[in-house]
Amino acid sequence: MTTLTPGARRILDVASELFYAHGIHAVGVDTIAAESGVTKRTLYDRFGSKDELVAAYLRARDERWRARVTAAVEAADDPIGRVLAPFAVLEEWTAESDRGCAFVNAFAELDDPAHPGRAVIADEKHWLEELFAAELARAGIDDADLALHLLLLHEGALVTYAVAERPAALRIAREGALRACEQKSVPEH
Amino acid sequence: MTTLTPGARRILDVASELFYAHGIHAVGVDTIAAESGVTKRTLYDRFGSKDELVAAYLRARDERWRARVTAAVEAADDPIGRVLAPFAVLEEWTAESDRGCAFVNAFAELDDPAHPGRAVIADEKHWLEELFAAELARAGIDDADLALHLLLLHEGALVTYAVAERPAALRIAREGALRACEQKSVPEH
DNA sequence: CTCCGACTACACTGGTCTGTGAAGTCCGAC
DNA sequence: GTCGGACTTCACAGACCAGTGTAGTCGGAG
Repeated sequence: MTTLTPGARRILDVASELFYAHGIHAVGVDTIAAESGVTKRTLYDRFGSKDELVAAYLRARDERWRARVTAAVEAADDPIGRVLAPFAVLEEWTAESDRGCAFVNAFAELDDPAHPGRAVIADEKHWLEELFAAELARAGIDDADLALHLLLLHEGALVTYAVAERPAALRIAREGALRACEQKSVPEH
Repeated sequence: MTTLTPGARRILDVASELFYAHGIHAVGVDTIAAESGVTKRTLYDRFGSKDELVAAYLRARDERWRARVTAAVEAADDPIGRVLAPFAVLEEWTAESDRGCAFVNAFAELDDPAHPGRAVIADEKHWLEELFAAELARAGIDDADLALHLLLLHEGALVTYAVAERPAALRIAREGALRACEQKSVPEH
């Protein structure tokens, strides 16, 4: 990734925290600049516009999250453990936060499909579906729909956990994902 | 429901459309008043504050959606059809809109748990889970976790459809829900 | 010694935000 | 015929919005 100047790094860190905690439209650039110990001039010199800062926020978050998921996949012992690793990450991650999925939340605020952040959001979901597909193939499970089914359980768990305040959603999703994999790996008829 | 004055009715209709299409923070009360052919004075006389208008928007939307789901449940022929009716509504509904779930979107923007809209949001999800539970019981399926599992598939399909732009998510969710019900209604071991 | 890039300081534009105050019109019910 | 509720008009407050212009500081690399 492109190396950031110290000021830009701080701006991005502060923006990430505030955008996630309060929403994108609810946080002004003045606040971000002040909180970063930087002038607004610097913010605009580094990022060009608020929209681009938002896109940079989403890219940075996506990068961190992919690294975490990838590490969990690699750390798993068996092929099924690898497939289900994102669900384990989800359970760790929800313990730290109750504001839901940053990408879903950003989608809610970015109504213009041409906004530079929208591509990052869609990519994040597609990457996870492809990761499921790749790990299912590796586990010898061949089902064209299963990767999407797992994505759906994952996203459903995240939104249900946060929005409906149902912590049990995480367990149900993991168990459901495991059952779906077992069903496909050992067909009975 | 409380009867609204003609002005209030128009304000609520306009607010519903604009809040859903562009987000809550992105739409100002001036715009809503102007678009409703009403003065801002009237808006504040009827709703008291923007936060209360937001809550009224969510309540109205919740009411319409429950009516639609309830009608679909009642129209279904068999017990399993009743359980899966919300998935049929989802497929109809997504054909009309690509901005995702209004309640999830509102959650993204309402960071204060004490906001009057937050209770409406959580209730909407709980109501659906309870509907699933009631219809599962009626179908003679006894599984403590299945209602939540179905909620999860439902929410996952909605977010995946909109955010990831994966229309197939709707079919996968319906099929997954059906399979989960069959598995529980006819246990093999 | 000079140039460049990171950054500061700060005023300023033009617009939008939620919310209020005061005065007045119109209409139907009692 | 008067009273109340729905609604209008419009000015106003005070904060906040994204974004720019100008001028200048500082340190390191060539």
